[in-house]
Amino acid sequence: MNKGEKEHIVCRFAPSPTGPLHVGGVRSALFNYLYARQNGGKLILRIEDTDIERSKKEYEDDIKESFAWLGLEFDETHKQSERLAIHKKYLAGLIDKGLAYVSREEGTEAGKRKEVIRFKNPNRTVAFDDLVKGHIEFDTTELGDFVIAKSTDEPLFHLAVVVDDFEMGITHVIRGEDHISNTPRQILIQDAIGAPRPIYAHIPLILAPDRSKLSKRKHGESVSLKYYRAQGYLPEALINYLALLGWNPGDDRELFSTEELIKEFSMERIQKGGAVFDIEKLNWMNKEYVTKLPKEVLSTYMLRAIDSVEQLSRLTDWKKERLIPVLADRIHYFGQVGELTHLGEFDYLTETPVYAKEALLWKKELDLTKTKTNIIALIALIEKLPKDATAEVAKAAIFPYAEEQGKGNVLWPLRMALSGKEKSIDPFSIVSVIGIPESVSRLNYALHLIE
RNA sequence: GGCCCUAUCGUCUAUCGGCUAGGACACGGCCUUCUCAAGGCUGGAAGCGGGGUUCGACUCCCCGUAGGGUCACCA
Repeated sequence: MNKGEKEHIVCRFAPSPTGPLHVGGVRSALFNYLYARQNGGKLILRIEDTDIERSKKEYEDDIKESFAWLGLEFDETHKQSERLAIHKKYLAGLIDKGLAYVSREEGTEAGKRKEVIRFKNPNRTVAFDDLVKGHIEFDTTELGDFVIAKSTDEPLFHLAVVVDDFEMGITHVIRGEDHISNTPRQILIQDAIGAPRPIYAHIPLILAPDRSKLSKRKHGESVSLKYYRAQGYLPEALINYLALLGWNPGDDRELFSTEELIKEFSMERIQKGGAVFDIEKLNWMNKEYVTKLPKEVLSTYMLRAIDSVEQLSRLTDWKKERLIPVLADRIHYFGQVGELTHLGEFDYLTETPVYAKEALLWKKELDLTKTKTNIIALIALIEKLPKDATAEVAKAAIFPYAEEQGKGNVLWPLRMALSGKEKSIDPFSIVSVIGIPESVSRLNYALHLIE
C-alpha cells in the first residue's frame, strides 16, 4: 500500500448505546484505533442509536467516558439519530428506483406493523475477502426481502450503517465476527445505492471461560469496561491485555505501551479463533504496570484505594503513607486493597490482636525463656526509636539483635505480638504503621501473657 | 436445524513443510526467609480423528468430529 492510499484510511467504531461499553467493544475500538493511527488515517466514533426505545443517554456517556479514561481518542464523533434526514433520502431513492418497496404485512402481531420497507433481494451470491478470515461467500437467497426500515421515516440498522459508512468515507470496517452474517446484507445495500465496498476485517470474539460469547446477561458485570475501571485496573494494562487477546507481535514480547502497539500492530497477525478472557493473566499484567508506576502516581492510586476502605480510612495520614509500599506489592489491582482488608488480612493494623500465648513461641525451638528475654529486649529497643520510625529505621535497630540471638526466636514473637497472626507483613513494617507506643503496648501484653 | 467461522499445553499463543513443538499466565517443587507476599531457579502440561499430497506434515487438501457465531419491524 503506498503512502497516498494510507492517508485515506478511515476507520470507525460504531457501538449502540443499549448497555455499558463491553470489553469486546473496547477491543474492536482498539484495533480500529491502532490501525488508523498506524496509517495516519482517521478514526470515527459513531453512536448507533437508531433504536430509540433501547438507546439510553447514560450508556452513550458511559461509552465516551470509558474511552476518555482509556486514553483512546477519536477524530470525529457522530450520533446516528442526528443523521436521519440523510438515511431517509437514501431510503426514498431506493424505493423510487424499485430497489426497495413498501410491504403490507398481514397477521399483525403485537409490536409489528402493517407496513414496513423491504429491500428487494436480487438473490445472488455475495463474496468478500476478509482481512482476517479470508474469502467468504454467501448465498443471499435465504435472506429473502429483508426489512431495512420500519417506515419511510424510520430506517433500520443495515440501511443506516451502509449509508453512514458511505457518507463518512469509511475505508475499513473492523468489527467483531458476530457481524459476519450481517455483511452480505450490507453489501447488497451498498451495491444498490452505488457505494464502494469497504475492506472488511472481522475479528474473533472474546469468549467467557465456557467458550461462549461474553454477554452481560450470562456472565454479569465483568463484561463491562467500567467494572475493571471500578476494580482499580490501570487503563494501559487493560489496553495491553486486550491487544494481546487475539493478536500477537510474532515474538515473545508481551508488554507494550499504546505507542508501541501502534507501531507493531498488524492485521495479518490477528488470530482467527476466539480467545478466552483470562482474568488471571490480566491481573498479572496489571501488576506489571503497577510495579512500574512512578512513586507519586502509585501513591495517589494507593491513597485513593485506602480511603475507599472504611477500616483503613480511619488511619492517620502518616500511617496510610507507610502502608503504601507494604500494600503495593501484595496487590494486582487497587480494588484488592479492599478485598484483602475485608478478608481480615490487615485487622492488626487497626485493632489490637488476640492470640493464644503458645503462638508466641517460634515453632522450631519453642523456648519460653528465650522468648521472654527477647520480648523484654525488644521493648527496650523499640522504646528508644523515634516516634515516626520508618520500617527501615526499625529494622536497623532490631535486626542486629535478632541476628545475634537467632532471628526466629526474636522476629517470630515480635511479629506475633504485633499481628497475632501466623501470616502477616513483616514486623518492621507493622511497627512503622501502628507506631512506637502501640508496638510497645502490644509487646508488654505479650510479656504479660507468658508470665 | 440452515448458513458462516474456528480447531497447538487448563488459558493466551509461536511455528508460515524439517520439531528434541518455543514463550507467557496459572499450577507443582526448590532456593531465599521470622511468617506471608515478592523475587530467583526449576518441573509437569498440547498438535481433535481419519484419509490424502510429499523424501518429510502441527503446518497444504478432503471428509468427519467438536466448539462458537448468526438466523428481529435490535444493533
